[in-house]
Formats: sequence, structure tokens, C-alpha cells
Amino acid sequence: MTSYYNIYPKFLVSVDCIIFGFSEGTLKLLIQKRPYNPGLGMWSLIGGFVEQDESIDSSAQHVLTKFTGLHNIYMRQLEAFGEVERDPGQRVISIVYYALINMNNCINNMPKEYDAKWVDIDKVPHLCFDHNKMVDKARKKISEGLLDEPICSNLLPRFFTLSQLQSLHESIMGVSIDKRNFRRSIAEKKYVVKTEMIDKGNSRRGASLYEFCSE
Amino acid sequence: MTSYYNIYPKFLVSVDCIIFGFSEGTLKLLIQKRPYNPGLGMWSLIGGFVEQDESIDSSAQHVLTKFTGLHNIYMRQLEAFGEVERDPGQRVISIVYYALINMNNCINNMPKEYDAKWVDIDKVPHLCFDHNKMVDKARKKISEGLLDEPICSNLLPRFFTLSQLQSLHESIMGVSIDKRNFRRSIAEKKYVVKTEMIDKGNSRRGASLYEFCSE
DNA sequence: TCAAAAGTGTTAATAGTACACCCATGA
DNA sequence: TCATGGGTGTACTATTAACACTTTTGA
Repeated sequence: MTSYYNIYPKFLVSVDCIIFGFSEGTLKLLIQKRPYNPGLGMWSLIGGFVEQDESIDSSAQHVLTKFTGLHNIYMRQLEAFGEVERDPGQRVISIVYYALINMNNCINNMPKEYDAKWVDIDKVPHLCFDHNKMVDKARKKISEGLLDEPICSNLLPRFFTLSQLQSLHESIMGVSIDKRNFRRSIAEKKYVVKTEMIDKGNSRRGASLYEFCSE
Repeated sequence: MTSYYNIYPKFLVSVDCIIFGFSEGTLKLLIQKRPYNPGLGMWSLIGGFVEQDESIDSSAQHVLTKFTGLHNIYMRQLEAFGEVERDPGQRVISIVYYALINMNNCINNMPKEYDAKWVDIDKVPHLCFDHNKMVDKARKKISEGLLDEPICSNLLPRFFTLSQLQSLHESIMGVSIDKRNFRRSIAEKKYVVKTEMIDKGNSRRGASLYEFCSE
């Protein structure tokens, strides 16, 4: 009874993943040298093709795991890109996901193995096809929900200072934020809680460490 | 050089379209009796399969045109749905679009030809597969941007009263709105402008007609 | 004259923005 | 003792929310 469907064409479906990380005060993006033609050797998002036995969501997870060693990271779908000529080699419909991860938890031989690297978000090189457009849309999207949800909980170490959190917000949004206003707005969020610990690594005086509360 | 891709599987890709309309003070959804197995005869969103020579966006346009006769309607992508078993017949990846249209401009023999009909948004029957979930997500999405953009310009006739516009907003958001606050917020929007015309159809006193300004 | 929808302002609460100084400490 | 990053409060502005009566007119 499924024969009715069979008059329709089938397509390659890829997932492209926009992986954000954070270190040294700036937002980073994980990119790779493209291993296929067309565009062999160009910079691109990390990605892969969807397989028969995996959902598109889990396909995105597999891509992330392959490149970073991380499992069970919360990924969100950005959008499907389906222009006929978007991939000059062959028709490929791409479903784009994004995630924000803690770079320090990644396996560290990753970059060599897959020719991948982290780049500053404001220094992303020209990427193949429509990948730069994807990155722009994803960055815009994460800025929008930044204060409503604990989006950036994965970008920071388990315990972090408010200064770290602020520079992360600034980096994602691309603007600078008043310290007092920022701290007040964070104080209202239930998902960020102060711990008893003090971090002395970054200042003589020491800064209180916070964590994202789990719920 | 495209041979590398060919080790990967290909998929049927459908577009499902969530078409909102508005009449008699309530938001409506266009649904059809499913013409295929599995699920033959069940209610479903209007949809179709993507063809080789069309982008996913234009595929959605074609679906809309087929069912309504309308051309060049602004459609937005909601999300791609790609669970392995979402269609029990065969693996189909569905890309979901939504649009808001003026029901009165539709060709009116449409319902018979394709077994389609309009239903009140609060009385949507059980739809096949994951289609109800799609509708819920779309309704949530349109409520969010309602005051920022002239989203509902297509749902109303060219000239409309503020009462009509208000009940449309109420119907989309599923809440009731204070008349004075609503009218003030609309007065601030540049994209809604008052005309000299008065509509005497709905009240003895008559109500000013407004229109969406084009820009 | 009355029923029915159109139209109209004010006040209170809340959220957001701008802005500058003292604190604690180790070197 | 001083350089460095950590930490704090207040006044102003803009936005949102709550709330009830008068107007017009055809039947």
C-alpha cells in the first residue's frame, strides 16, 4: 500500500551543525575542511548525511559526537535549506541544527582527525555554499532566547563567575552590557544560583562562583 | 566527482502546509482527507511531495496553489520533521510551512475536488501522524510575532474594522484583549492606517475601516 | 427609546536604561 | 600602596496592564 509514494523522487538529506563554543572571552564556531567534492578543502560546517535508520535529530547528534566526542547534547533545529542548486554537485536538502557546548569537554584529537577547528565568531571565513547564511541565522536565534532560557549552560564550566557569564552574553549578542544591569537581570533568573565557592584565579579579590541549577 | 555522495541513502521529502484563514470571528485551518495509504481517508494537513526541479519553498507554494488557487503568498517554514517512523508507510521527511490567507480569495470549488475543508482552530480533529503537533507549533509561532509584523494582513479583507482585527488577534492568541489597550497598540503601528471609509455592515453607528499599508 | 457596537483616557505597576564609586587582595 | 577585577544602588523612562463610561444610529 505504499506504492503510491513511489512515483515521487527521493533526495539526499544532510544535516549541518552549527556548534558554538566559548573560550578566552569569545564565542567560537566549529568548522571543518570539507572532505568531499564539490568544494573539497573549503571550510564548511560540520555535517553528514542522514542514514536510513536514524531520525534527523539523531543524525545531528551523531555528527556532533563524531566531531567532539560529546553525547546527549541538547541540539535545536534551525531550519531546512532546500534550494535546488544550493549544493552545486547534486541536489541535497540540508537540515541545520545548532548547539552550544563546552569546548573543554571535547576530545582533543578531533581537530586533526577531521580537519576541523574552532574560529572566533567574528572571524568566520568564507564557508561553502549557503553555510555562512546558516551561521548568521543561528547566531541571531540564540541571542533572542538568551535571557529566557539557560541556553548557555553548556558553554561554560560547571562553576563560573558572573564576569564570565557576562562576557559570554556580550559575545553572543555582539554588544556590551552594563555590569550592574546585567547582574540584576541574572539575579532574577532562577536558573542561575550562587555557590559558596570563590574563584581566585582571575582576580586578587576573588569572585563568587555560580552554577546553573538543574530542573 | 559527485560519486562520493552516492553511498548515502535518499529519502522521500514531503511538504506539509498549515494554512490559516479567518472568518466569522474565528481562526480556521485548512485540512484534507488524506488521499494515500497509509491513513487513507484520515484528516491531514494539505501537502505533497517535493519534486526534483523545485526548491522546498516552491514546493510549499505549489501545494498552496493547488488547494486554494492562490499565488505568491508569503509562506514561512516552521520546521522539518524527521522521525524514522513518523509516517507508518514509508520513511518520509516532512518540511512544514505555514501561511495566513484570505479565505475569500480562494477558488471555491477547492473543497470538493480535494476533499478539503476549513475547520475552527479550536475544533481541529485528530489528524494523521504528527500533524496535530505541527499545528500547535505553528499557532504558537504566529502568536509570537503578531504585533511586530503585519502577519495577519492576508487574513482579512483589504479594508477591515478594528473590531475585526481585534477578534482576529484574540482568535490567534486564544485570549481576550482589552479593547482600549488593543486600539492603542494598533495606533502605534505604522503598518495599519485608517481610511475615510465607514463600514455600516456591523453596527448602526458604523465603524472606520482600516487597511494595511504597503511598504 | 433602546439595543448594539464604536469609540475614548487615566492611573498604577513593571521593566528597562543610564550612570560612578568603593571593596578586597596579592604582588 | 597600588593595580586589578569584584561588587553594589538609585533615578529616570518606557512599556504594559487594569479599568467604565459616552456616542451614534437604525429599528
